[in-house]
Amino acid sequence: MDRTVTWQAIRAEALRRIRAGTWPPGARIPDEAELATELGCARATVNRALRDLAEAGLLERKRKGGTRVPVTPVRKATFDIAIIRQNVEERGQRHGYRLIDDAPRPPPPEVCATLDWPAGPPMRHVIALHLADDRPFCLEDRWLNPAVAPPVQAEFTSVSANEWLVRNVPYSDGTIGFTARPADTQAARWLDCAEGDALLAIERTTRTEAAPITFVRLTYAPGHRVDATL
Amino acid sequence: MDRTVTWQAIRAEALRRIRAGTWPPGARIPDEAELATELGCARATVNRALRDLAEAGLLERKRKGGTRVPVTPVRKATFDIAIIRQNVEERGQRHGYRLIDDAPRPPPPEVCATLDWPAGPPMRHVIALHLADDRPFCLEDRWLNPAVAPPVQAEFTSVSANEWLVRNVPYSDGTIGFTARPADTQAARWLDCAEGDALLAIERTTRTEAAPITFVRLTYAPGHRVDATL
DNA sequence: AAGTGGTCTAGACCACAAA
DNA sequence: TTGTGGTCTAGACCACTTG
Repeated sequence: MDRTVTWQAIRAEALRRIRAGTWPPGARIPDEAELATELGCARATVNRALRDLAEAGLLERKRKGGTRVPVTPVRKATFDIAIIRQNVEERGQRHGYRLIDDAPRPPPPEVCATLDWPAGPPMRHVIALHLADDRPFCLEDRWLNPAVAPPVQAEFTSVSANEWLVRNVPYSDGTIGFTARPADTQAARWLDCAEGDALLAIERTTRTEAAPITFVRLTYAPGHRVDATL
Repeated sequence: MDRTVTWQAIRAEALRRIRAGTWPPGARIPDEAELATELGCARATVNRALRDLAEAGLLERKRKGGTRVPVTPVRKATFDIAIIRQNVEERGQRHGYRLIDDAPRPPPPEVCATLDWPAGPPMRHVIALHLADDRPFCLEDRWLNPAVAPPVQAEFTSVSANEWLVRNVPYSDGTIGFTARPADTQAARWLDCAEGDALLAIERTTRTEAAPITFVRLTYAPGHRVDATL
């Protein structure tokens, strides 16, 4: 009376063989049908397990080419993108928020280029500070398509643009990247550090098919760390 | 003559309904069996589609509780972790490598704590520079368990510790995090920048079940950007 | 031309969590 | 207790790629 074999068990066994060198780097491993027979389960179960390992970068699969252990694996790491208030509260701190500036301005060239926004017309430029237990946490510097978030509907005085967008224009596509930047005058002032201090910044671009939504740079207070999982 | 309905098509349709507000934030969506009937496919196909959206953070699923559109979705972003040489070559540049230092030293307390390494015995401390088209790209500052990579077997003079580990101790577990740091004297010297310049750093811890393998800080030259995808 | 992974189906049973 | 997602199975056909 065999217990059912789960795909997680198959994945664990495959991972064990990879780590043990039973399936060395560069080698082709048995095909799904063969493994299914050997391990006593359906091919679909093997497929699920190997597909999962392939998504993590631990295997490479190609039709007809079979499944191989990559010589130089490219692992995937993931991190969560929540609203800032959630980030703060997850740390067990109280989230505070303060709107610093909100005005229409023509965006700088690099923002225009990133968002496919013409050089002339203004966007809505919003600057706000997020606090954790009354200490500066993160400076939000955002350029918004005014058609998406008109000032009348979205004030950003008590709810941040970050949160307003997630609730009202959710599930859009975009890009995200990490950089380190020296604190400029404004960042130094609001994040309570010296000009030139090394700050971690996350830049996001968000858009729908038709139109750009927003470009935002989140500059974190000194020492901030963003963790990812493998 | 119905064409077969693919799980990608189901996912696209579900995403459309989420974005269109057909399934508004907070709402519970029809169960799998119902959707399968409505969309003309097997329940397994619906399951695959909705599971995929749930992994991306666009749906929340619970047994008996059904599937819901989260009010404040926590999206997942992923980025690739390749060896540094690959990173450089992907940018169309030539990778260069230079070993700066390699000596046994007792690690500083924070490294001991991260790796569960006792305070007394030395680890192998390796410092190396990676170049892109002969310009500084990234400084590798690494603490290694000497039992895992003994100097006799792994010289690191022409192959970086980064690459040696991926090839010889692959597929291990660990943590990874981003920070911004001011350039110290050493970083400034090798990365060709001024002391105090803001530099992006990636810190990784790697271990097997039994023993720590390595702690490494990769400090990138000024302006470096790490991109992730949603 | 043929081998291998990708996926769909229909049915079944199970595990978890809500009522 | 019961509804819902999680998963397994056996069989089938298809799509991509390599030989």
